[in-house]
Amino acid sequence: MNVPDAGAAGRGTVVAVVGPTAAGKSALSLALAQALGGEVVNADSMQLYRGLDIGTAKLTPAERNDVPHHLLDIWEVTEPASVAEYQRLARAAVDDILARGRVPLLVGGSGLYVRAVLERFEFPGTDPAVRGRLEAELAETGPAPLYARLRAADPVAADGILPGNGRRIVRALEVIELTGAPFTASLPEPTPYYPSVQLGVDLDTAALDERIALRVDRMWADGLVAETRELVGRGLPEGRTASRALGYQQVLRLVAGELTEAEARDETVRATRRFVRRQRSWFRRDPRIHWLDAAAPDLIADALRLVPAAAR
RNA sequence: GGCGGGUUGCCCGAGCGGCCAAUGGGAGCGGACUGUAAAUCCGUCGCGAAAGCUUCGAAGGUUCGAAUCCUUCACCCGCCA
Repeated sequence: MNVPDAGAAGRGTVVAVVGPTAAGKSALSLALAQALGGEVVNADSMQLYRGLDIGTAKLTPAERNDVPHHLLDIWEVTEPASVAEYQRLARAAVDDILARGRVPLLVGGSGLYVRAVLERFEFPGTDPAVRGRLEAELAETGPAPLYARLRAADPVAADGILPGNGRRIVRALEVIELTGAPFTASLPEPTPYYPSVQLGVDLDTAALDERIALRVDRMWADGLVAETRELVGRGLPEGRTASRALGYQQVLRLVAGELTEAEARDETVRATRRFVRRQRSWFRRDPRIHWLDAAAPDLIADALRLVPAAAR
């Protein structure tokens, strides 16, 4: 059941802090929360999971400095993630913060999740049976026959999806079957749901690469392997989404004997860098994001200057 | 000291006379992205805008033509001494 999106008028302003991983979103968000009387709403798909702590660089309760954080630890590692579910929860959290006269800070590097909150963005439903059937078929035959069917049923959607992308083809066919309506395969023109400012935090690539390497080393030193082993007992390997989290994915292979410890660590660094590129390519194309250099000495002041009076 | 195997583009690794600037994978770089999004997928990837130029350990040679055949040298790996 979708609540129809109303326009942004009349709602309070959301301050979003986005950007690639390890660039410094968390640190900036704490400073902003303290300066503005804000509360953080997590927009990181993996920090949503209970128990994924070290590998997601989740702030510990102590590190949160009394700034309230919402939507951390809401799912078990065995549960598959759902953007639609996240959208409902995040908007409820934002509305609640606004109702209390505080400033919502939407913080995270999951681009689709951020947009799902900030913009009018309606997700057609899903049905496990239909989905399961299509996925089984995909595993059986590969994407080509499914793609052919999509092209016949909805040529416009087919044009927007590459023939090899089984995941998106399945979803498109699912939506068509469920709703009888065409699938929108491209992102709509952004229409705000909340008035917002988006602050993009980034760092020069060489510096960011170095931070990633250091961060991964620290995760290892802090016990990522032990944390993962413990999560294995709670079903992490069966978790569709959580088992793919960077770091955990690699340690799982270490535990399975497929990688050595050194390989797992190196692979985590590499995979994280690749992830950074995908994050940048997502965020880069949104011209409304105000980019800030995480290394700038006046980062916080620069950020605050961009926050509209309505949110202060 | 003798015999055998090897040396290919950033890395791994195919090719074994022409169709080879050289299959494939990884890394790197760029891109897409509406319910798994830290996912999934696509492009590019010797130099050059192009004509073209320079590559397959090194140097010679055979051939119309070589990464592919021959010779010598260098280094690595096995077995026998």
